[in-house]
Amino acid sequence: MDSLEGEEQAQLAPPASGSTLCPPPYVGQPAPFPLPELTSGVDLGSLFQLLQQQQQQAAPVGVTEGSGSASGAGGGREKGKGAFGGRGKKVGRPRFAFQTKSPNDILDDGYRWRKYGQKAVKNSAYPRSYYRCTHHTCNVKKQVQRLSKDTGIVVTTYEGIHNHPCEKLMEALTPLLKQIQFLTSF
DNA sequence: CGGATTTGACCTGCGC
DNA sequence: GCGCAGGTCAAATCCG
Repeated sequence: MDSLEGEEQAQLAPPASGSTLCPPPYVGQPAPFPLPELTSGVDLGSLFQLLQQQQQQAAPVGVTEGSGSASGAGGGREKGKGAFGGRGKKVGRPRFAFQTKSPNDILDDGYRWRKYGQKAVKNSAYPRSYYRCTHHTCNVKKQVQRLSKDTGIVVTTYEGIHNHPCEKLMEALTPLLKQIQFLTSF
């Protein structure tokens, strides 16, 4: 239901330079947090990393995530406890919400995501997609939903913090690191 | 053949 | 207590 109204509050770091705060057209109801509007040209990978750093510095554990709320739903399914069920508890998982203006639902943020669900949501003509980071030790999830009011805007909600480096970033940095190592070996 | 996606079923929490 | 809405699982399917 009104999952984001009230207790559950996504944490939102200050917008990076260049992005602008915009009114909260959040799934047909007012969002309890400001959403920055980004354009498709924004480097989401670095922006997200910046947000992570700020989040880690600024926020003590357990800021978000009321004990029982939106993300507390689901998680059931005794049957399928094996893969994911061990950690039914979600403690203090920060959430970041972005609005992006893009024709694509999928944003290339540098991480690899596997889709695990899609659901039609109320007050929206478009379904919400659920993704999970494919990294084995990483439990980060994200939800992607296009606004029915403005179909050009995609709302992406990240939940959790990656505990591994961004693959694309590492890919890009590896040759540089090797060069640095080579040069510093003299 | 392995990994990613699709999709229907199931579970839980909340409001009435 | 019931029904609704949201979130997740897992089998089936698709694709490189």
